[in-house]
Amino acid sequence: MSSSKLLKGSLATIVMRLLEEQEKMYGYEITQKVKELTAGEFKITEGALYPTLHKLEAEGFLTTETQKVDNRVRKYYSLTREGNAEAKSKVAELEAFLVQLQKVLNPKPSLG
Amino acid sequence: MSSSKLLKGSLATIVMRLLEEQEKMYGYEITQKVKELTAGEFKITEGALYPTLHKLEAEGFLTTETQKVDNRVRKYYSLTREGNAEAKSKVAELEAFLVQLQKVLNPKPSLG
DNA sequence: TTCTTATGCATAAGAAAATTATGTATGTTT
DNA sequence: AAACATACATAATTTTCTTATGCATAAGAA
Repeated sequence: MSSSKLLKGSLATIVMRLLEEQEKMYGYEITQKVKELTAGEFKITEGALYPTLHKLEAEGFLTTETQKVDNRVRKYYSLTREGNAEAKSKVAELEAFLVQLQKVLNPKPSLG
Repeated sequence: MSSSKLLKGSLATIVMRLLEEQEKMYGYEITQKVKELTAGEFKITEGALYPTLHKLEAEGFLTTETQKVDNRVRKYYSLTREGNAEAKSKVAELEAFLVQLQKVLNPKPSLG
């Protein structure tokens, strides 16, 4: 992600969240989708994305199938059943984290 | 931070945000304040905090003064003038980041 | 009175997760 | 022909944590 070094550790969650929305996606497509959703603010680098995808696959959360389109190979990723559960879990964890973070960034002024 | 490995990269921002609210704080106090604000959800470890404080000081964003209280030394940190500007900048950057992150986590369903 | 917990600082080794650089290959646009 | 886009992948390095360790004082529990 180029938008600074923020949120290291959330890339896997982002990927799985996108795969909840869309049955199957390939790596390059993911980078473009994130770029599109954030109006160019997040730029996922391949050096971060591919190792993440490989790890999630190794953990059994994603499966792959390759397709050849216009003579170029695309490797499509989909959530497995466990991946689906993990996606919900990771997203919930991230959202809970964001709630707490807001409390630190915008603490309620003490009453009285 | 113990609440998982999320949000690496935001600790410096959190520290500076707290110092915007409170003139001067010492390390241990910062860990307790964050714990308090997040109802125990974030636990900042010393191994993360002290190097961060030292780095911010080296960069000229924080100054220190030590005080002895009950025979124990406290090292108080305060924002410098540049630190004040940097704090605003870092917080704004993090908040902008969170806005974009929300767009990825909760994309608006396509119309039509 | 001894052990544990709390307060308070600090550093070092290791792990996790990025960035940056590089490599291969094809297709499209200038 | 050169540049840019599509599409994958890996390696070296950097950043930023976690975990472990160390020192020291104070307070509370056993």
